[in-house]
Amino acid sequence: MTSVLRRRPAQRRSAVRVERMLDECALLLDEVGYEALTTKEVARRAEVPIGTFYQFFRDKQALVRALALRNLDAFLERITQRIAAADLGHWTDLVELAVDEFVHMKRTTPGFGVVDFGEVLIAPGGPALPGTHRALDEARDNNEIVADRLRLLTKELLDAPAGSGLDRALLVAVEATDAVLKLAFRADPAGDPQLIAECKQLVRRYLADHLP
Amino acid sequence: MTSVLRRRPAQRRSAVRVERMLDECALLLDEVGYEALTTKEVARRAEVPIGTFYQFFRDKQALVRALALRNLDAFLERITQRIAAADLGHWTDLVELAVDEFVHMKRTTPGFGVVDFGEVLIAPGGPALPGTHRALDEARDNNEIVADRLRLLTKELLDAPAGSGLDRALLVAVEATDAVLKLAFRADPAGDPQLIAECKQLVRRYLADHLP
DNA sequence: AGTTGATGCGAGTGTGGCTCATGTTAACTC
DNA sequence: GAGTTAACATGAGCCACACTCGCATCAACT
Repeated sequence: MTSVLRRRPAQRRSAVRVERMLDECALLLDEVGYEALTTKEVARRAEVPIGTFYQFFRDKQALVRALALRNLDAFLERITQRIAAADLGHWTDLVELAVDEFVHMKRTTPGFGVVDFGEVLIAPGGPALPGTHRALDEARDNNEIVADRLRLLTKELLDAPAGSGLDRALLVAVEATDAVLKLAFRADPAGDPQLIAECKQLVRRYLADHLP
Repeated sequence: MTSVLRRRPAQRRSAVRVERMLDECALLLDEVGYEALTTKEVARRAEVPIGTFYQFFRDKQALVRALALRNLDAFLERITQRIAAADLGHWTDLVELAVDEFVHMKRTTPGFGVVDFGEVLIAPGGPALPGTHRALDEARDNNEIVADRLRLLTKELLDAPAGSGLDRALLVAVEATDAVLKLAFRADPAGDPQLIAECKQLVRRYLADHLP
C-alpha cells in the first residue's frame, strides 16, 4: 500500500493504537465534521499522546486519508466476498450489489458518510502548471482504485472481454455513483430510497453502451 | 437571495470591496486551495482590514459560499442568454450547451475549478439527530438551484410538460455531471475531452427515460 | 550492566480564525 | 456650523489548533 503512514507500526501495541486513532477519527467525523475535527481530540479519545499521533500521521489530512483507505479496503473486501457468494447472472447484478454494499457501509460504518473513500477536497497542489496532468501517478485517486477493481471483477464475470472504453466508463460510473449517493444521504440521513434507485438506473443505462 | 453576508454593502465603496474580496478569494483558491486559504491573506490582497472582512463574512466558509453563489449566478445568467440566442431543437442540445458552459467556466473563471457552485465539504451540522431530513429547507443545495432552473428551461423548451419524475432526474443529472466534470479536470487541468464527452453521454442516456 | 537504536512523550511554538474596544465618518437637527 | 447620534472602519490582541523537538523510556543484544 501507499504509505500514508509516516511510520509503519512495528509492534502489536502500535498497530492497535493506530486502529484506535482511526476509529476515533471516524466517530468524531460523524459528530463534528472534518473542519471541526482536531488532532488533539482524536489523540485524547484514543488515549494516545499527541506526539505519538504525529509519529504515525504526517498531518490531519493524512489521518483522514488513512481512514478513507481503510474504508476502501473494507469495501473491496466485502464486495469481493459477496460476489463470490452470489454467483451473479448478469453485469447489472454487479451494479446492484456494489451500490447496495456502498449504501450499507454508509449506514453502518462510522465516518463513512463524511469521507467514504474520498479525499476531502483540499489542495490543487500549487500553481497549476500548464500541461501538467496530475492524476494517475503519485496521488492516485481512490475512486480509480475502485473502478480498477470493478473492472477486474467485471471481466472475470464476462468471459468475453468487453470493449476498450470500458475502463474509462467504469471510472465515470463510479464517480457518478459516488456523487448521487452523497446526494441521497444529504437528502435523508438513512439514504433516500428513490435517489438510490435512480442512481442504479443512471449507471445501468450508461454502462449498457459498454457491456452486453 | 439568502443572506450569506452578515451585512449587505449599502454604499458603492463597500460593494466594490466585497467584490474585491471575492475576486482575491477565487485567485487564492486556485493558488493554494481551500485549506491553505487564509482570511488574513484575502483581506491583505483585497486591501481591506481584517475587521472589515468580518463585517461582511461571518467566517471563512461564508466567504467561499458567497463565491460559489456568485459563480452560480454567473452560470445561470450565461446559459439563459445562450439558450435565448441558440433556439435549440431538442433537449439533448440543452445538455450539450449546459455542459459546455460549465466547462467554459471551469477554464476561465478563477476559483471555479475548486468550488464551482458547491459547498466545500464541511460539517454534518452537529450530532446527527435521527429522522432529521436536512436538505430542502434552510441550506438549500446550490446544485438543486441549478436543477430547478434547468427544469424551468426544459419545460419551456418542451411545450409538453414532461413526467413527474423529471425533477428528481434533473437533480441527479446535475449532481452526476458535476462529479464527472470534476474528474475530467482532475485528470487534465484543461479538462479531459474524452471524459467530457462521456459526461454528456451519461446524462443523455439517463435523461432519455424522462424526456421524449 | 552497559551500549545503542527505536519509540514514547507532552510542554512549547507559530499561526490562523475571529473579536471588540476605540476611532472615524455620515446623516440629520436646531 | 456646532452638536448629537448612529452606522461603519480598524487592527491589536485573544484563543485554539496544528505541529515540533528534545528528552525520557524501553527493547534488544553484548
